[in-house]
Amino acid sequence: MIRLGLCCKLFNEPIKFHTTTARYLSGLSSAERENKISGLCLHNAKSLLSAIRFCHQQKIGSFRINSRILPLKTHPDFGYDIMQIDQASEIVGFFEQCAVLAKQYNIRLTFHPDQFVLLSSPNIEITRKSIEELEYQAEICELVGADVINIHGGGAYGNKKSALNRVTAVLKNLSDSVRTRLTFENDDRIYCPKDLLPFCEENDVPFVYDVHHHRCLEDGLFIEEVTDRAIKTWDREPLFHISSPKYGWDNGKTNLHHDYINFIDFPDYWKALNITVEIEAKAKELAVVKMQKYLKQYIGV
DNA sequence: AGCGGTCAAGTTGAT
DNA sequence: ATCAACTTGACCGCT
Repeated sequence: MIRLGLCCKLFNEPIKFHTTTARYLSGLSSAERENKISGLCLHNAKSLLSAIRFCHQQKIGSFRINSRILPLKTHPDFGYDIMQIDQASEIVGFFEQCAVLAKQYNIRLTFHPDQFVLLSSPNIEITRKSIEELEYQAEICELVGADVINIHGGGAYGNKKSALNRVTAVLKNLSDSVRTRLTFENDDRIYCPKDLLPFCEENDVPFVYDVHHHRCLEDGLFIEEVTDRAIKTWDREPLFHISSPKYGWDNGKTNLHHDYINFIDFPDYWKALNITVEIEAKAKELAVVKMQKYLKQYIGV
């Protein structure tokens, strides 16, 4: 059984997540600021509940939560504690409803921190801020029952091996809440499966296999081989990613994502597995539904 | 309602 | 030197 995942937002459905900027907040009074943030967080918590209901209706088995669900939560000037917000109890209440519904409907929830969150940097300040961001996302994971916080290897800094050694050292300092959810994904420019699989195997961290990135950054390993080894790094349902190139495979920029998934890009080898596959496509739920229909010929998705 | 300028953050490679 | 790309363009303020 394959569980397909929707990423962050919806294309056609009137379910929106709102955000703001530090620049805008800087022009507000302290009271206005708190009011603005509180309203956004409450709206986003409600939207997440709506998104979970929508996924259930559409038989979509997984939803990735946008990192900005609590806007500017870890910003150095405008960051805040969720419990200090005006409508904290309401917001937390909605998150707890999300947890109940997601469990009842068997919808897996995940996070994917953005490119600024990396544990390989030689700059300890960057590492510190990254950990802070991971802790924030883990806090919401606890509330809503999400089980994955997935990041990339980050930069190479001239030596991928020593960069990954820095990550290994950082792993020991993470809270259980982060450590039990943290996963690493191969990217399309620096860290291929051949780099990350040994790291994940040695450090007991699940490996998120993005087959599109693997096709953009080949390393000599076959899809079947990487798939098997990736699955072994998981103590729960493995998580994979798929997307298709916007302009095809022979037209320059293969890393740009298409509106939909080209069916031939979905590995045959995956079709008999019990895995979650997050659909990274611009048309969002439309792409997930389309893929569902395609896979139904093979298996009961 | 529509549009242009703007937005916290790191790193890399293309131009 | 600048910029786009990355998991996601959205938001504000002006016309």
